[in-house]
Amino acid sequence: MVTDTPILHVDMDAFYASALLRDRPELQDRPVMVGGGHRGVVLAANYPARAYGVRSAMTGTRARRLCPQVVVLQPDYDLFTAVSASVMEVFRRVTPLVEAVSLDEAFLDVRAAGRRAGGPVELGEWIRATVHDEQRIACSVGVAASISVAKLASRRAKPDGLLVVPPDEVTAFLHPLDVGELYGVGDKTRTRLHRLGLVTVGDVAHTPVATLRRDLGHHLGGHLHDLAWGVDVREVSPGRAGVFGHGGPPDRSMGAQETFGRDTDDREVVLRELLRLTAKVTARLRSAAVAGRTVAITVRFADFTTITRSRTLGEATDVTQEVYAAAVRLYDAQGLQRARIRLVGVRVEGLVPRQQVERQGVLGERDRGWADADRAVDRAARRFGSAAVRPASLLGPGAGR
DNA sequence: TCTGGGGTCCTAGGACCC
DNA sequence: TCTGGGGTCCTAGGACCC
Repeated sequence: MVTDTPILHVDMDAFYASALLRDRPELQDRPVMVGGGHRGVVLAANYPARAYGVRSAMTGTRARRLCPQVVVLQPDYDLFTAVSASVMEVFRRVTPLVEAVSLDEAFLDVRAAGRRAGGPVELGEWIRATVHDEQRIACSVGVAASISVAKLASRRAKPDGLLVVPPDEVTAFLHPLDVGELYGVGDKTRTRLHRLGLVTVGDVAHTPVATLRRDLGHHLGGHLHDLAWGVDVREVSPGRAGVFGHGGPPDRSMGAQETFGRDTDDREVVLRELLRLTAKVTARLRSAAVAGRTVAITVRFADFTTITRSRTLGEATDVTQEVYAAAVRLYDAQGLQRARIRLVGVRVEGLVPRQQVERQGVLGERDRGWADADRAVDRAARRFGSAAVRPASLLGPGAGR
C-alpha cells in the first residue's frame, strides 16, 4: 500500500473499566473505577468518573473524595489478558506488523496490509467497528507517518474517535502541545522544561539541540528535539512485548514486589515476604525457561524513600533457594533493625535461555536437591494450582498438623 | 488509610584490563 | 616521578511508560 501515513496507534478507551463493564451494563453510565483499595492507586476510570476528576494512578482516597459515589471494581487480570488477546487478533487480520505496547494498545504498520478496503483511515475505522462489535469495547486510533505522532493523535482522538495527522500538518499539530505530552517527558522533566521557559513542544523545537543536551542529558536532549519536529525513525517491531509470547526478544528481567498491608520492622515478616516473592519469580523464570545472574532487592521505607541493592552471581540460576539466599544476604547487609518498611521486592536480571546455562553444566548440579525440589513444586502447581504449593516457612503456625 | 506493580533505559562512578 | 585512553562489567539511582 502506498500511503504517507502508514502507522496506526490503537488505544482502548478506559480498558480495564470497559472490560469489566461489559458484563455490568447497569453501571455503564455511573462513575466507575478499577482498583484503588487499601494503599492502592486507581488503575482505570471510566468517563463518567473522569468527569469528576478521577484519573488513573491517583490514590483511591483522593478519588473517593472527588467522587464519593464512585463504584469500585476489583481488577481481573485473567479477563484483561483474554480480552487483550482477542483485540490483538483483530489487529492481525489487518497486518502482521502489530507491536503490542501493553494489554490495551498497539502500533500497526499498514504498509504491508492486504487489500482489505482502502487506506489507513478505512482500516482504522474497520478496526474500531470490529473491536466494538466483537469485544464491546470502544477504542481510539491515531494515524500518522511515525510512531510518536500516531500515539499523540490517538490521545487527541479520545474517546471513541480517529484522528489523522498528515505529514504537512505535523508541526502545526505538535507545536502547540504542552511538552509533557511528548513520549519520555514525565512530571520531573516537564517541570524542569517549564522552569527553563520551555512550555510547548514548539518551544523545545526552537531551542538549540546543544542546549537541550546540556540541560537534559545527551540522549534525552537529542531525542526530545527530534520528537518536537516529528522526527522519529523507530519502526513498528512485532517482536516486542514478550509478555504476549509471540517469540519476541526475551525479557531482560523478571521481578515481583508487594506493599505490606501495614509497615513493618519485623525481620521475620520481611524474610517470609522475600521468600514468597522469590518463589513467584523463580517459578516464572522456570516456566519461561530462562535463568539470571543478578539478584536485586528493593526496599521502600515508610517515608517512601526506596533503595535497591543487587549482586551478580557466578552463574545464572532459576533455583528458588539460591535466589532467596542472595536476597537475604542483600537485605541483612543493610542493617535495617528499626526501619519501618513499606514494601520489598525481588528481581532477577541478566536473563539468558536456560539451555545456555545447562550446556555449561552448571544449573542443577550445584544444588541438585534444591533444583529437584523446585521441579516438584512446579509439577504440583500445574496439577493443583499454585496456591496449593508453597515453601514450608510460608505456612502458618499449626499447618500440616 | 496519600502515593501499585510490571517493566525498560539512561547516567555515572569505580574496578579492572589491555 | 607528574601520570593515556578505551572498553567492559558492576552497582545504585532515577526517570519513564502502561
